[in-house]
Amino acid sequence: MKETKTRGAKAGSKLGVQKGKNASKGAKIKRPPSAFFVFMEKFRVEYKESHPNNKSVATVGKAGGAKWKSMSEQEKAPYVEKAAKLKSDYEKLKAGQVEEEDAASDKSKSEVEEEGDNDDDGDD
DNA sequence: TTGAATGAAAT
DNA sequence: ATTTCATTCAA
Repeated sequence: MKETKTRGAKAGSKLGVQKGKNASKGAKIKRPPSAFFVFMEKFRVEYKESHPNNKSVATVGKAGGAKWKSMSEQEKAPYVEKAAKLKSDYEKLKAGQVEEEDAASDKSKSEVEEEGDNDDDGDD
């Protein structure tokens, strides 16, 4: 079952790209990037240089994924190692990220966790 | 199954 | 201004 698509519903991302309300925290805790992402960071730049005409993430995403599979473990090794370190670091950061008090904004309403396979979210 | 980076294009 | 497009991997 490949849920790689992740797009049966709006599940892909909640997309919170507006603004960080609290600048103080700044560094919010994110999931550790996988080896693929570590590799991709470099790949994206290289790809852009090789293909300045290309446009979006989808293209380099595919190209990156294709290349990733093309790489041998030894080639992936440094990325995997880096990912492992990032993961380790993440756990450390996460340990300090325990405080999550809504200082200013209080979400009084408890968000009901809509989960899983609802193709259609009736949020109305 | 979600979310992580990404950045232009589409809505 | 928000969502989409796609990739893989870890939680």
